Order: sequence, then structure tokens, then C-alpha cells
Amino acid sequence: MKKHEGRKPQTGAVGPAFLLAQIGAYAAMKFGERMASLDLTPPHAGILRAILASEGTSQKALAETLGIVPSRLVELLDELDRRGLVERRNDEDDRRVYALHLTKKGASALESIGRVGRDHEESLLAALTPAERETLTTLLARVAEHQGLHPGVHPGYSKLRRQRRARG
Amino acid sequence: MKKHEGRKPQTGAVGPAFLLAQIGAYAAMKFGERMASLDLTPPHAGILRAILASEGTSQKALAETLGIVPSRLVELLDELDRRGLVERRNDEDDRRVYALHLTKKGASALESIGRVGRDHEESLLAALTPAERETLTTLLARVAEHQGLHPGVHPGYSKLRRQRRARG
DNA sequence: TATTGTTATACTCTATAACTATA
DNA sequence: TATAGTTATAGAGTATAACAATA
Repeated sequence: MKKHEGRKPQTGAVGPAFLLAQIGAYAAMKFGERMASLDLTPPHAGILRAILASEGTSQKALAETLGIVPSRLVELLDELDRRGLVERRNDEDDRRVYALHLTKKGASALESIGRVGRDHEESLLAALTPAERETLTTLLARVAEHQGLHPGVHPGYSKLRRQRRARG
Repeated sequence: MKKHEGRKPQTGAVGPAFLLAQIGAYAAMKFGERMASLDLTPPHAGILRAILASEGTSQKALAETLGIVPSRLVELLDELDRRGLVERRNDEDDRRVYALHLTKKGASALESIGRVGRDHEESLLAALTPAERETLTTLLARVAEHQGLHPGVHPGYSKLRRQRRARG
């Protein structure tokens, strides 16, 4: 059976770069599903984590850290605030800024998020042994670091997806 | 050594699942940038690849394969058609359907996409040795297969991102 | 005059629903 | 009556720009 005709050119659809994009999108989607069970979204999780990491931060600084635009952060915080997971405390020195804090409820939500995240991870990597997961994590961490990705900051597509189509 | 006090709760932001989502989004974004230099988008690349893999397929079948909705495929094909990369040939037997084919120009574009993809991969994995890339690819392929992801089909977020927030 | 947080608005992407022409 | 492809419309998500209060 002549084969050389039907052979497909290598278009990169099966290499590691494609696999990373494919699995990454899948992982994000699955995590979103699990977050929905807590009535939260992945961005909410990132905000709660970031506030824990630097209690008392301002919205400006937090937006900077997460790589999102302040106006968007407002709405996300509105929801967390409304549900009593975060607090916007007035800053005595500068009355323009809010100091962001986690409430008890917020800390507890963060623990639930952690559980959900571990379940998610377990399920996602079910095909691999513990040693293999270790190897994978190490390799991925090196790639992330080399690319200058900030630990714990998901590029929600914020900054970078900028350049659309070149010409019309 | 007491550990339980100062330790930050594990929220899963540094584990492999998060790294996969983070790097995956980054990889998709970077690939999109490179595709823009060809005045194409990642979905266009997927369509060209899929048509090559099954020349003469119908829009319905292609939409099914790619996991996108027919109405969306129309617009993407319109652009590729307008630019002479694909052809919609009339099917003799059933005049409702088009048989999709790659033009010479389309095949050539696909080769450019392949080059772009290899450059992309090289740049993305620059931190790893060839042997490590091999290891990474193998592990990722096993994860993808175990999760039932179709080779070469990016879940553009099509199907799955469905379930929004639970309650309002 | 510059800055923090907010509101109003616009744009992109993608899906659902209504439509046409064939079958 | 059902199906392939198309057009019209709507929704989610995110950004930009204008704004009010404070510095």
C-alpha cells in the first residue's frame, strides 16, 4: 500500500508545545468547573490567594500583581466583598485607597479552594506515578521560570493577547 | 520543627496543575502572536490541518471534528476562502454540502504554519535539553490520552466552558 | 496636577436561534 | 420533515475612557 502520498506533513500539532496549550486549556476549564461548585471563578481564587500573600494591599497594587486592569478588579472585588470574603478597610493615611483584607470566611473559602485544587490536580494527573509527577513539575517549573512567568499568576490572557490580526 | 503556624495554606498555585494552565495559556498566546505574523489565527491553523487530514470533508463533519459550532466555522472558512487558501467545491450528489479542499496556496500556508510552530516550540522549551523535551512530551501525551483529549484538537474552550456560575 | 477607585462604554469572541435551499 | 450551510442576534469576558474624590 503506497504510503508516501497520504503522509501528513509535520504541522506541530502533536509536539510538546501543542500538548501544553491543549492540556493547559483543558486544565483551566476543569478547574473552572470545580470552582463553580464553590460559586466562584478562577479569577476569584487568584485574588484571594494574592490578598493572603500580601494583606492590606491596595487595589492598584493588586491589579498590578495580577496583571489585570483596575476597573476589572473592582467588579471581582465587589462580588467577594458582597459575599463577605474580603474586606475593604479605609486607609487612615490616604483616604483614596482601600486596604484589602481576607475575612474569616475568606480564609475558609481559600481552604476549600485548596481542597478543590488538590482534587483537581489528582484527577488531572491520574495517569502519572508520583515520581513522574515530580519530574513533570520540575520540568514545567523550569520552563515557566525561563519564560519569566510569575509564580502563581495566571496570564488570564490579560496583557499579552493584545496584537490581533495584522492587516484587515 | 513546628510547621503549622507560619506556613501558608496550600492553595495549589504552584503545583503541576497550575503550571500546566499557566504555561498552556502562555504558549497559546505566544503561538497566536506568531500566527498573526502570517495574518492568521490559531483556529485557522487548526482548520487547515484538519482539512489536510481529510480532504473533501463537509463543513458539518469538520465542525464536529474540531468541536466548534457550524456557524462559527462558516466565518473562519469565509476568510480562508476569500484569501484563496481553501476551496468549497460543490458536491455532485448532494447540492447542500460543500467538499472542502486545500488549495496550493493553502498547502503552502500550512508549511509556513509548520515552520512557525517549530520556532515557537523551540523558543518555548529553550530551557530544556532534547532529552528533557522528550520526557516532557511523553508525560504530556500520557496525560492527554488519559483525559480523552483528541490528538491535534485544541479545546478552544468550545464545548466545555459551558457551566457558568451556579447561583446568581 | 496626579492618583485611587469607580462607572460607562466598546470591542472581541463565541454561542443560540432563525432562515434558505436542498433532500 | 430533516439536514447543510448561512445570517442575525445575544451573551460573557475584558479592555479603554471618562469621572469623582482625594492628594
